[in-house]
Amino acid sequence: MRRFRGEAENKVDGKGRVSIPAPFRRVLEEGDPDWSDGFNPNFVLVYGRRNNKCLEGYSLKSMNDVDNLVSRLPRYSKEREILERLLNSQSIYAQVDENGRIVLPPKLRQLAKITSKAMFVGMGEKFQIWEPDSYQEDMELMEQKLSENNLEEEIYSHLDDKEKL
Amino acid sequence: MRRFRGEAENKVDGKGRVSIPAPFRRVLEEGDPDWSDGFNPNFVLVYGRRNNKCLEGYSLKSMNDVDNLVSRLPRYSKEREILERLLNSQSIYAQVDENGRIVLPPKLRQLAKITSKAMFVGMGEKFQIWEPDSYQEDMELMEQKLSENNLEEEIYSHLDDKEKL
DNA sequence: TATTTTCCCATGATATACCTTTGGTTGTTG
DNA sequence: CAACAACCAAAGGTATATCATGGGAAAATA
Repeated sequence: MRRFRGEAENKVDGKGRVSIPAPFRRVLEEGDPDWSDGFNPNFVLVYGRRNNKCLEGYSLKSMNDVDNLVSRLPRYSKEREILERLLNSQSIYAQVDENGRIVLPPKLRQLAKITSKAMFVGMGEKFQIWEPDSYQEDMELMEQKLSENNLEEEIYSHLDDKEKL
Repeated sequence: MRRFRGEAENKVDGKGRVSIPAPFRRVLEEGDPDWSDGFNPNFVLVYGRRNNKCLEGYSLKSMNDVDNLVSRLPRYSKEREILERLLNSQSIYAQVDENGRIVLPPKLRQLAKITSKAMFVGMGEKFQIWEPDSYQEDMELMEQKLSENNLEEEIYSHLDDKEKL
């Protein structure tokens, strides 16, 4: 299964339209069970995460994976109700149009402070949409934290697989 | 599984096209599950590592191994989100063309300061792409550090496998 | 009717596919 | 053993397709 990779900064026009980066579209197509050549994939936009600083896009398949994890929690448990609220009420279906664009509703643009440009960021099984300056800030903050305590090696150590084999 | 071995310096033309050394192509073919004779392998280029001084190429299989390790971390955990950002946003899919070349996007060339030549360096499960002079510098610095403290023997001692047997 | 939203078409820039040339190595044949 | 043919890797050029983006008409909504 292909993953969301790379970054792309695209323009947002007066009508709120943005191009989804072409490589991301390929992933969305692959992740939509109903998609077939010549048609436009559906996907899910979540806007309640990361303190509303960015939006997150999921292919239908990967959103389904997340939903299934929630479904494993005990019905009516506090945790499940909260997660269901966060993931379901704070998300919408979106459809890519003929030209590979979507319309970002005004509400979502306001939340992420997106005006004339949007930064698309590949995160593997999902992607994020940021206001470009906020993204750069977030990235620099992360890199700073990693370098100042020499955490880079530590973070990669989570990938050490000796105990799992 | 074949590994990336050796060095090769190839020209980069105005469009950013470079030939992938033929032996490296054999490894990429072997590491692409969808590859079959007569077709061109896909692979992954990572540009966020080693302080952006070089690019790194992974076969789909070995990148997949890394991705799977990340997927074992709890979804939405801080560690996982950081790793996904580092590994996914700072990488792209690339495809070898009919003639055994790839195009290096301008952004990646700038990061690694690559202009007219590129040095390909085998690193086993991955390979690196350097601006030739930067590579020589990096290599000399490493060798110098090793020799001035007589660390060569020490570094090889890490390969001691007695505890594993 | 005024305003927003959806659909459709147009365009310039860029990236991809295709074809050609060059040089080196191998190996075949007279 | 020399000459030639066949092959393959690297590198260069041109044509075609795709992508991001802009604008306008039609449809829907208020």
